[in-house]
Amino acid sequence: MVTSSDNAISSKILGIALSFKDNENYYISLFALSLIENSKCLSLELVLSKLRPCFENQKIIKISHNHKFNFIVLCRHKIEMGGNNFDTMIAAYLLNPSKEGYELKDLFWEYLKYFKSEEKEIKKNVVMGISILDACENAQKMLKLHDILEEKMEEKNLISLFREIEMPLVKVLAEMEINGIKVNIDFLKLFSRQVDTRLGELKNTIYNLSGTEFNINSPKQLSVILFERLKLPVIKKIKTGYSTNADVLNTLASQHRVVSFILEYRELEKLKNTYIDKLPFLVNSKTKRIHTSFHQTVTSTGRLSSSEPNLQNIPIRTEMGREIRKTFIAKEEYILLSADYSQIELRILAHLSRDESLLNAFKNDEDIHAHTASGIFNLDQNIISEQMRRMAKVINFGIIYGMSNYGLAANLGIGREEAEKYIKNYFLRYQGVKKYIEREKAEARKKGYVLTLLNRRRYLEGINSKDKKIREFNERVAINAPIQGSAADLIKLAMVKIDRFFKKERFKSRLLLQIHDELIFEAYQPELEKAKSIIKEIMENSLKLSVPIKVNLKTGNNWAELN
DNA sequence: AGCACAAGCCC
DNA sequence: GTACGGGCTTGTGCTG
Repeated sequence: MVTSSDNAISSKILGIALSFKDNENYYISLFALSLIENSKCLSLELVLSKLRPCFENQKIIKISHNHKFNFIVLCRHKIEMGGNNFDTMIAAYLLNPSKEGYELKDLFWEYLKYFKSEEKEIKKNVVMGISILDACENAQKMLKLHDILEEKMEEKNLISLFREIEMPLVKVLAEMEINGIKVNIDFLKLFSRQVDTRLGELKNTIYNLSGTEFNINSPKQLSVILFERLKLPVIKKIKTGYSTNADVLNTLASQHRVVSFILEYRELEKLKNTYIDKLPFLVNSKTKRIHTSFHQTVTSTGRLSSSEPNLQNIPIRTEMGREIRKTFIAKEEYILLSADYSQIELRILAHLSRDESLLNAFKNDEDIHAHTASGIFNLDQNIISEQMRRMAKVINFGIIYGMSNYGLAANLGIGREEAEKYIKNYFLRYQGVKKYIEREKAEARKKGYVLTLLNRRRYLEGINSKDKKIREFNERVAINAPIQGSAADLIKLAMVKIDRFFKKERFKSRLLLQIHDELIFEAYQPELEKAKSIIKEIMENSLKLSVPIKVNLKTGNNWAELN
């Protein structure tokens, strides 16, 4: 969301927009729908009302550097922005998604070669107020930038990804942010007190067992206690000394009673500071809901990210963590509905690699981890133990991430030779995957980039680096980016289509969250059955893969019930 | 105040 | 000598 506080942002904003006629096309450059506090000459309402016909006109191309922001502001003023939109930030992102940021002044520099000294002026003007002359100049730069970005996207076959997915998605994300999700604050407050009590107990226990008081939150002080005072063995060294992370503590747990209390303390501190005590402050007092921000130009793979708060990392792994999910609820007459892709990245791997064994496993709807286990342990699938299946699961994920035998050994707590053997067996079973990995790496070396199913690009500057560490990192990315990125393509496309369906049917049900391979809706009870079937249908069929795509649906009155 | 770092939450 | 892809937020401890 644009603002987490209740300050009426509208009163601080002036919109300045200029339109041009050019070869039968109308352009409107929304350059300064941003903060201009000092200006006294115009009111936002007046400007917007004059511009309403432009915003709504389908023929006019609306160019701006942050369309999501514009959608949100215009939504407050009950103005619908029609199609034919061009977001320069998103265009620049598609051209190279690995950049640190996409500030307009940097794009002016990169694509228009305006001198940096001029860019300072632009920034100053936006903050201090903007003259008509400056606005004209900036609007012209925007038009020029638009032309160049569009041309470059054409060269790289990015137009359909841009027009059919990323631009329509902007409005979907804006509406998700505006929707927000309802929370039960009383529940959190109660929970906070319980956690506090337990944390107090743990603190005392830890001090007693250590024989001294210290700041448990300080890894530095903790490592003095563990490795000097208690003389526990060092498991792992880090830049600044000895590691005290959860892996290390789990290894040390059998050696001293204090360790497991520290682990529990850490878990509760994390939950309390990051979620339990934080979420109440992020509830909007008008809507009584939490409005996250979704970012469309952050990740280098095409995924979304979420912040303030991040609603893509709400705990699920531990029992205590899952409690936090109970705080997210549906409003009256509605129910939460989740739709998650089953093993989507492995299915995409099957599709991209065309590996016969992997394809068949999915076509036959087999338990994929058990299937892999039967390959790496050379055993019949129906005698695979839970332990073997767990190990196979680590390998299945490891392959997607480009894991080495060293990493696998560390993760499974086994020897290098054993890990090596499993990997060898894996590629014996899945020979097509082996070839696929080599194909992607070769492609990256030759072209300097890799592609997803829908042509999303990821450049790999270091793929031919002399530095082994850099080169190998780039190779892992070359394997992972097409898989992770294609999954992102798929769910984004599904989101756009689902939104279109909801609009067409005038549904009251709303999309609230996206968590990479999962969508969470607030479904209007009378629409539930229809929503469920259409969501499943769209998600499973937006892209045609050579394996079936499977989506699981769940409903509940709170998020914890969606598991 | 701003930074790097370690840590830990998610897919 | 060797660390698995992609994110965000927290607290500590140092520097300015």
